[in-house]
Amino acid sequence: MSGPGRQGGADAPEGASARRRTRSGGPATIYDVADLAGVNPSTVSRALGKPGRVSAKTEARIRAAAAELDFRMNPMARALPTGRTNTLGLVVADITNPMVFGVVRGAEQAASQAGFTLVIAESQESGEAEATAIERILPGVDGMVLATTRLSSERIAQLAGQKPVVLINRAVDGVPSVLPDVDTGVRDLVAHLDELGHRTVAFLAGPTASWMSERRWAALLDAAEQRGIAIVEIGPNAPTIDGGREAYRRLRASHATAAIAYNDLMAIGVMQEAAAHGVDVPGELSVAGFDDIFGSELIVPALTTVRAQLVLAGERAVGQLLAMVGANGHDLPDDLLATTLVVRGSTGPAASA
Amino acid sequence: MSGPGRQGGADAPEGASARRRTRSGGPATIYDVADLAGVNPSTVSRALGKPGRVSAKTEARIRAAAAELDFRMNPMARALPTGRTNTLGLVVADITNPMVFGVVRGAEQAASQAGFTLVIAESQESGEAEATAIERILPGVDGMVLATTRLSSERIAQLAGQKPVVLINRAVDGVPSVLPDVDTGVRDLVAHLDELGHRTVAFLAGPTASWMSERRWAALLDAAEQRGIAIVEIGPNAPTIDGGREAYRRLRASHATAAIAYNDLMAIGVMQEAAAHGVDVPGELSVAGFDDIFGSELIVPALTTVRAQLVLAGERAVGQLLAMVGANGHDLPDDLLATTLVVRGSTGPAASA
DNA sequence: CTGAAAGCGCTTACAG
DNA sequence: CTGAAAGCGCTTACAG
Repeated sequence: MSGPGRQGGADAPEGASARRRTRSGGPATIYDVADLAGVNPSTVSRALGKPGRVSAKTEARIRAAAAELDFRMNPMARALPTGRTNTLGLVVADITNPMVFGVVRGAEQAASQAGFTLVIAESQESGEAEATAIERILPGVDGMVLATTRLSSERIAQLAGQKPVVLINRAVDGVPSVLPDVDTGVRDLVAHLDELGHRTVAFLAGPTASWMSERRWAALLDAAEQRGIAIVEIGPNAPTIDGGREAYRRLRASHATAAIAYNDLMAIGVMQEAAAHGVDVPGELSVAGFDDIFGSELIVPALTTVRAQLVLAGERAVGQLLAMVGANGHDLPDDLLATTLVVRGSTGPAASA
Repeated sequence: MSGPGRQGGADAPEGASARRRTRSGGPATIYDVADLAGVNPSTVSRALGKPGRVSAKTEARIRAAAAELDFRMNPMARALPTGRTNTLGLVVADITNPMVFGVVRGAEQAASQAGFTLVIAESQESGEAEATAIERILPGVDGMVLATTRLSSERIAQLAGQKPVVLINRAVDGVPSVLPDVDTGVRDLVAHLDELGHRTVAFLAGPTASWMSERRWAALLDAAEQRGIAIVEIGPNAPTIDGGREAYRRLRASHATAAIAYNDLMAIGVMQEAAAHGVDVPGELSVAGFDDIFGSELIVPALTTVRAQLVLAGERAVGQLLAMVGANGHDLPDDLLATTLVVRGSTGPAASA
C-alpha cells in the first residue's frame, strides 16, 4: 500500500526475473546456465570452478549467464563428487566464556577470508556433549579445530586420523596445535609476586580434564620452586565466576597471600567473594588470572593477568587447518604464541603474615 | 613405544576394523551397510531415515550392520535429493560484542537439540560484509536468523522470499522476528531517572542502520515527553566502548544530568571517559545502558541497565526457524520478550544544575 | 578448449 | 515390507 515494492513488475528484482528462466522454477543450476550460454554443463562447471581452463570468451558468456540467472553454486552438490565441503568446524567448551570470543572471531575471519564456512559447536564443558557435537558435525566439515577440548588424547588422536584436526590449548602427540608460551608469562607473574613479597601463593585449578590447567600449574610449580616460594594447588574447580567463588574458602584456609586462578573468570569470582567478605584486594589478598578477557579491565581493582593472544590463536588454527586441507599456501609459523603479564590493580604487596 | 596403541591388532578401535569392510576403503556408505545386512540400499535408507517403515527385525539387522561399520550418514549426500541441509545460519553484527554471546548460545542449543548444525557468520557491522557473508552461507542452510542486521528492509524481505528468515532485534513487514518489549523497560528507566530528579537526559544513539537504536530512541522520546523531561539524541555512534568514549564530549556539552546509551558497551565507554575526566558517576553524571551484558555488573559503579533476554531470543529465533522449515512441532509464543530495569550504582540523584 | 558420460551417496516414487 | 530405478547438482577423467 504505502511505498514501493509489492509490484514485481518491470523493475522486479533480479531474483524474480531470473527465476523464470530456470528449469525447475527453483534456483538456477549449471544446466540453466549452460542452456543460456549455449554450452555443455561441464564447461560451466569448469569456467566457474577453476579459472583459465576455458576460453576467455566462453567464460565471459558463462559468467554473464550465471549473473543473469543469479546462479549460486550448490555447495552440497559440489561436495558430493569432491568430498570437500569448504566448511570447517570449531568446537568450544563454553561459548559463554569470554575467552572463546577471541578464538571464534579469529577463526571466523580466517575461514571466511578463505571462502570457507565456519560451523560452530559447543561442548558445554562436558566430554559427553563434546563427543556428540563432534559426531554431528564431523561428516559435514573438511576439518575441525578443537579449542580447549575435554576429550581424551586417544579420542583426539583417533579423530585426527579421520579428518584434519588442529588443537588450541591442548597438546597431543602427532596432532598440530596452537599453544601459548605459558612459561614466559608464568615466570613473569611469579617474579612479580615475588617482588611484592609474597612467600606463599595458591593456584586455583580448572577442571580435571583441562590440559591447560595442568600446564599452567606445572609452569607455576617450576617458577615457584626456583624462587623458593611456597605454592599449593586448590581444585579442581569449574572454570567460571562461580567456580572462583566456591574456591574462596579453601583459598583463605591455605593462608596464601596471593591467588592465581586458572582463568580470569575464576579470578573475578575470587575477587567478588573477597569483597563479599570484606577482604581487601590487593591489601589483604592479591589475585591474578589468565587470558585477559573482556571484563578483566573493568572490574575494580582491575585484574592482573597473563594475557593470551586469543584472536591470533583462532586465526592460526584455521590457517593450519586450511593448509592441511590444501586450501592455502600460507607459510605457517608454528612458534608458541607470546604471552604477556599485564599488571593491574589486583596484585600488591603481600599482607604481613 | 610406551603404552598401548599403535598396534592396530586384535583390539584395534572400531573405526579401523570397520574400514576394512568398506567398498572404497573410505568411510562406510549405505551400500556397505546394505551388503553387510543383506538388504537393498534403499531399505537401509528407510530404516535409518524414518523409523517404523521397515520391519523390526530388518531394522535391527541394519542398525547392527551400521554400528559395526561405524556408518555415519553423509549430510551432503542426503541434502542433494531432499534439498534440506539440516543446517541453520546465524549472522551477527559483531561476534565480539558480549551482547551476541547470549544469542549465539541460545541459538546453538536450540539447533543442536533439534539435530541441526549452526553455521555462524559475522558481518562486522558493515552492510557490505553482511551481504557477502549471507551470500556465502545461504545455499548451504535451510534458513537463517539475522541478529541485529544492518541490511535494508528491502534486502531482508527479498532474502525472506528465498529461504526462511527470522529476525532478532529488527522488524520487517512479513518477516517473523523476535523482539523485546522495549517500551516497558524504557518506561521504567525513565521513571527511575525522573524520581532521581533528572530533568534533562541524553540518549547516545547507536549506528545509523540500527533498527533497535531507533526503536529505543522512539520509546525514550515517548516516555520523556509524558514526564516533561527534556531529552536529546546524540549520535550516531559506534556501538562499542570507544563509541561511548567518543560521544562523551558532546554528552557533557548537552548539560544532561543523565546519559542513556544505546547499549551497555557504550555506557561503559562513557563511564571510563568520565573517570578519566575526574567526573563522578553517579554524583555528577548518571549513566544507563541496555542489554545487561557480561561486564556491566563488574564495572564500578555497576551499571544500571535495561536487561534483555538474549539467550531466550536466540532460542526462540531458531525455534521459529525450525517450525518454518518443518522440523519442529513446538508451539511458538510470539509475544515480546520481557525486559527488566536493573538498577545498580551508575544512576543516582541528579546533580544540582 | 569443449562435450558426453559416469559417478559421488543419498531419497523417493513406483512396483510388487 | 522391500527392491530396482531414477534423480538431486555437481566434478572429472576420457575423448575428440
